[in-house]
Amino acid sequence: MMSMNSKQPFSMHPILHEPKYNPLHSSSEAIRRACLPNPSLQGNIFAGFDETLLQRAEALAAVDIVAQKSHPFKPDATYHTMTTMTSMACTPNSSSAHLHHPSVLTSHHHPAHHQSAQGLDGDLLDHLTPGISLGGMTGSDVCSSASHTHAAHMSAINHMQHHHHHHQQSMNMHQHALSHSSLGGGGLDSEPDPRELESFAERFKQRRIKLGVTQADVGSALANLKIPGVGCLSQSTICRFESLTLSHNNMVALKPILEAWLEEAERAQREKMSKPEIFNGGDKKRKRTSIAAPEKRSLEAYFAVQPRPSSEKIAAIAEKLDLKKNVVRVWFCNQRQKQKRMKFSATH
DNA sequence: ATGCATGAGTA
DNA sequence: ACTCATGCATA
Repeated sequence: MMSMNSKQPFSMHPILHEPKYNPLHSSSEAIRRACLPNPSLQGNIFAGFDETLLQRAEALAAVDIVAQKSHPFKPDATYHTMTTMTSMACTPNSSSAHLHHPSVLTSHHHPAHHQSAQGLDGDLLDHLTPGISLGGMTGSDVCSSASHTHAAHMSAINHMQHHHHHHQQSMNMHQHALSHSSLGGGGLDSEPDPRELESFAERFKQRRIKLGVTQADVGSALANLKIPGVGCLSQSTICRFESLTLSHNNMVALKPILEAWLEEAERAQREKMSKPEIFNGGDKKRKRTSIAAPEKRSLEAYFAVQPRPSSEKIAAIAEKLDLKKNVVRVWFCNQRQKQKRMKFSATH
């Protein structure tokens, strides 16, 4: 149980920048940025209406709460149960791959589009409602069984690794990167065509299920493909890929990888499908902060008014809602990311 | 399937 | 301090 630390000897590629994708879809970044360089406006607005806006937003949220349902308690709080300093490593199942790689796909932007965030009344609570289209779209999914039944499916891709992990407190490893696709005439990559991605995602899911492999299995199996710069991925990511709830860029980057896995898995299945292996182990957990519904509504109201609150603003909100500032900050970041996800973005 | 969080790379 | 890709934990 030494430390097989995270950073792998992998991160050495100078600077690959190749960020352009078809402007088929747009993102709100352009607008977002256009608004950034105008802090004075924000400042003035808040200087004069700060309280008003906050109160209005809160009042709205409050009304909404009553209208909907009442929560007897507020589970809230940030209970961090990371008692031990031994945190976890990569995935509970595989430890081998944590490649590190400067995200090549993190650069690029497309112009246009944005979300409407003005109507405090209906709009706000409306467009922020999660889970509807996401959860509903999958009529015949198999994700529910994503975390148990592995032994069975594993046979297909029998090289799945397990491991053990131990880490230092906040040591966390993430692997970023993956290759992106280039276009423009090269002929090596795929085109950032939303329709293509959409159909691929669906076919992928179907074939994956046919193989009897869970999303989690796919994630860990990716490391076995030995694709430079590609390690394992989590069930979350596979799930998001299948449901198109990733950024367009991310989808484009992941597609070739998952495609490669699919072929390999199907090949392996044909070749040999008789390998019973079982095992598995899991260990410690980490607690997740849970923001109570009332607070969440307030945050949504604030978000509608100002998606990018200043640090001070965040602090104020955090205090009013009795949440840690960092929690509020992260909430806003995640909220912004949500709006950029393929499914909800301008492309559709 | 999705909420809250981390971390690298940037601006 | 933010974005973006990802992940753990959880509903």
